[in-house]
Amino acid sequence: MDIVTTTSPDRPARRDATRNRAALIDAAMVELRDDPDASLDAIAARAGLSRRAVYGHFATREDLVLTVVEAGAARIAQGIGTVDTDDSRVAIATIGARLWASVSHVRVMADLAVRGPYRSTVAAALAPIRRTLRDVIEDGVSRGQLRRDIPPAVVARLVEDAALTVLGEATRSGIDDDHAARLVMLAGLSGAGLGWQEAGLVVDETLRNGLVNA
Amino acid sequence: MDIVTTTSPDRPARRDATRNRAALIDAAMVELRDDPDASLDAIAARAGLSRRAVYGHFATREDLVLTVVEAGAARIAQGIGTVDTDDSRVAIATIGARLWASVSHVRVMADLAVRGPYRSTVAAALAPIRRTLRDVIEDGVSRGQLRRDIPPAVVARLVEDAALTVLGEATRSGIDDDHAARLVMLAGLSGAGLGWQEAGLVVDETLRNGLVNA
DNA sequence: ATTATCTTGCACACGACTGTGCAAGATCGT
DNA sequence: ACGATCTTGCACAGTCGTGTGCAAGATAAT
Repeated sequence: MDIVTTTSPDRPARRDATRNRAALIDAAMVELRDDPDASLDAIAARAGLSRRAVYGHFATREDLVLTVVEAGAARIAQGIGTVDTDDSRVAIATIGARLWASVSHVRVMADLAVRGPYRSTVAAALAPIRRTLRDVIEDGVSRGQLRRDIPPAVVARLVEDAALTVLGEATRSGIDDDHAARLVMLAGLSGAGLGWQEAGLVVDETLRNGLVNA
Repeated sequence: MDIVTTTSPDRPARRDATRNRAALIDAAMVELRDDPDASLDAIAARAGLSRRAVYGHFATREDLVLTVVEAGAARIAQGIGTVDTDDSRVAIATIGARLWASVSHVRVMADLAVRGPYRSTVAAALAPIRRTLRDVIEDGVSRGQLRRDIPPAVVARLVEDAALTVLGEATRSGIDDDHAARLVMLAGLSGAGLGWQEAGLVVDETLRNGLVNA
């Protein structure tokens, strides 16, 4: 009946317990993506557990969602890592490609960020990632590589949303990974103000340099 | 206690009744934009009425929401009207500018389209508008005016989402109408694959031709 | 001023969800 | 095989939302 803490239990947790905990977080991701107000019943059922068992791992429903959000943000941030280039356009393309590698996590966060009582929580968790993107863009503007007609903050949003839109379309249509990653890169660069031909060149260069899998 | 029908009451409705009905729809728009699951209590309160009074105008909560959705879609479609030009880029810019004129309605619909049990309903109501945009884009692609690197259907989504993103940012920051309309046009054209300089030229041309207020 | 038309306030039934207690059963660790 | 650790199932309290009935009050129309 004790809550299995995520940090350091007094005594090591049982193996099935940790497995079930992970299954719950996983199930919550899937379920919350469809419906941010999904019931604990639905989440527990998907994890193959009873609703009652959830309270053995998380104090409240909010506690579970918070865990999902933080885990998701962490995995996205880790998936992006650091981008080592002077060309902000290449950086944007690289981030886009790496984003595709974390699609499932990204989409959950994106949906949760829009609505529900967790908007602010999710926004806070995503703040570091957004800061990275914004830094890249501001840098690109000051170097004359990116558009000057729209404020950098708004450009950051445009890049973000364009990538998310394509992320959604790509998962929906089920195209292959290479094609999807390319689409995400192209969309992000469009938001950044590049014409589609130029964006294509940047994507090619990015792929050639092997920065994506750094 | 009878429900005031929107089409043709047996006998004309009382003046305050129709006013209250409009107030309810208005309040629902505002409230649903913040929270698609807003309670009838919250909506009625904003309209200056009691929850019980709502049932004098709408049979169920769903009936009210449906009315809001259809009214919103109709006003947006009417706001866009028809665009008379052979240049699909100018057409996109024009639509963007006119979209700004219907911001409040557009944003409600956009938020409702994302989540909640009304996704499909809203999608159906918006279908004609989306078809217009898609036709413009497919036409533009076949004339060599628009990008060929991304499927037209996805491009349509990109244009739509870019415009909505800027619509949100513009309302949030409260800039003036001319500036906002320009941003919306630029964002839409970016999604369509234009570079930001070229997009600027198209916007200037569109404004010069006076197509926006046709 | 009188009638028909709303609106209100309260009552209630109903459903969906959260969070908790407890006993019995299943599973793991050793 | 034994004890500690999960999990289950059920019962229950509490909250919040919808939809309805009804009597009393407010407002508009003529």
